[in-house]
Amino acid sequence: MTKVLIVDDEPQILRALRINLRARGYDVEVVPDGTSALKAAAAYHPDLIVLDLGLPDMDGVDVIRGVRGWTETPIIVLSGRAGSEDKVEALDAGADDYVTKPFGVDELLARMRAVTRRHSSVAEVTPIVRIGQFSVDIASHSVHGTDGSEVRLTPTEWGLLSLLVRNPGKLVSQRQLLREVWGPQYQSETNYLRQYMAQLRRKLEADPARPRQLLTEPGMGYRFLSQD
Amino acid sequence: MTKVLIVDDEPQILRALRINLRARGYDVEVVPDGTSALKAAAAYHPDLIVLDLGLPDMDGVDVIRGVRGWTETPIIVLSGRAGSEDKVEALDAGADDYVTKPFGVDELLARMRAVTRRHSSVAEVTPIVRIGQFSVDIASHSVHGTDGSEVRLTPTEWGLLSLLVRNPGKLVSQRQLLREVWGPQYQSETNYLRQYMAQLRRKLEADPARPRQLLTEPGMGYRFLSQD
DNA sequence: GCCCCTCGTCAAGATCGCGTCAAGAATGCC
DNA sequence: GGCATTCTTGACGCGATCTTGACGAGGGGC
Repeated sequence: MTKVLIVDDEPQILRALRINLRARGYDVEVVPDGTSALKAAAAYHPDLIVLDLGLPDMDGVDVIRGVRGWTETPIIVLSGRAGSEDKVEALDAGADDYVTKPFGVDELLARMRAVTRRHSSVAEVTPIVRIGQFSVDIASHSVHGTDGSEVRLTPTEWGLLSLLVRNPGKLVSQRQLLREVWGPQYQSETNYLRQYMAQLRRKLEADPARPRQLLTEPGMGYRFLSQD
Repeated sequence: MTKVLIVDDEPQILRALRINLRARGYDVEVVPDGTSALKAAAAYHPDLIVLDLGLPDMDGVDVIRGVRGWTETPIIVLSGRAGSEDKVEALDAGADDYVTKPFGVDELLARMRAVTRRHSSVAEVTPIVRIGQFSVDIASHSVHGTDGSEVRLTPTEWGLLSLLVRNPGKLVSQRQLLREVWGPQYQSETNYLRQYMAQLRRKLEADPARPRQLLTEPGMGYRFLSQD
């Protein structure tokens, strides 16, 4: 049974989530603030954490950092503000995905499934992933088509693709992509991302204009969706 | 032939080991202190290191750390002290096995066989590969043409080729090639790679200007592609 | 409904990395 | 000591890659 830790200070949200998730077969634990969230994460070892950024006692981003200090447990962030600044910050701190309030329970459930699937599949090395009709072999740094043809990627293209593929299902922020592929001083050169994501889609996606696996999350970042 | 580097400051032990190991068919190099051990490890690329912990110039454990910084070459530690404290420390630093002085040569030889077997069983699956019209025998260090002619490779050429061949289909980064063939301080001398890859292609590829098996991955490294 | 921001796309120029040639320095062999 | 082999180092042209700028389309906020 999947264990979920919910961190939120609004009683009605807690109540709604607890009922809905229990009905779906989740094992649910709820806490109202950051301090008890960190404690509960350590004591309860949840498989997934749903975290509201607006907590009474501490900044939600610091809760993420505290959890990430010792575990990779997936974290889905809830945010009341539609403004993207804090959400980007949360993703950079290590959150896996985010949902803006007000949200439909179905949406949250879908993201929970996506994120837990990603986490369980990471354990099994995932040396080869499929994009469209191509297989990407992370270990040997090569991409082959089903017909045996070979796709050549430049170093930058490869850096970008491998970062996304190593985090399947996770929304990776623009900042993190730029930081890890180009370096810390390039964190605002979003045009690089547009340029190279377009190149990757041209080389890998069946219909580059309508990407199915190399997805854009407007204002946030990019996401690789594994097909299965 | 297995190359062994022996690090010890006692002349009689050095002498005994050199004679015994040479008689058993090992290629033996000896050095008397930690500084020259690190140098020799980089220059000589032994298949195995036998290291006395009591050295005149530096702590033996630091020698282990120095070697482990850039290679997985197996290390067997010799120590006069039977106490387990330094033994644990040495193993933690990356030593593979441990022999307490005084020891029988037979015991050391047994441990050497065990350790090299464990280490080589990983890669020693492809003893003979074909490049163009030549067959490369990794085990016996020789290259023959289909017509029986023999191709001579220099030590450096051989080091480069064997590293690539032991990773068939995999991209080997420039840094790794430089580190394992020339040593850790050469990691940015990419012109060496250009030089020697050209020489290998001249000697082995049918059309050196259009290599089919010794491939360049621009900006990243080189790759050996086995033919079939 | 209008405006602004972000994304996808295209097209250039600048830069980098590779292959190649060549020559001096080190090393080992006779 | 002399010779041959091997290793090191430098330079150069060319092509691929990266960088940079500009423009239209679409979506969300006001």
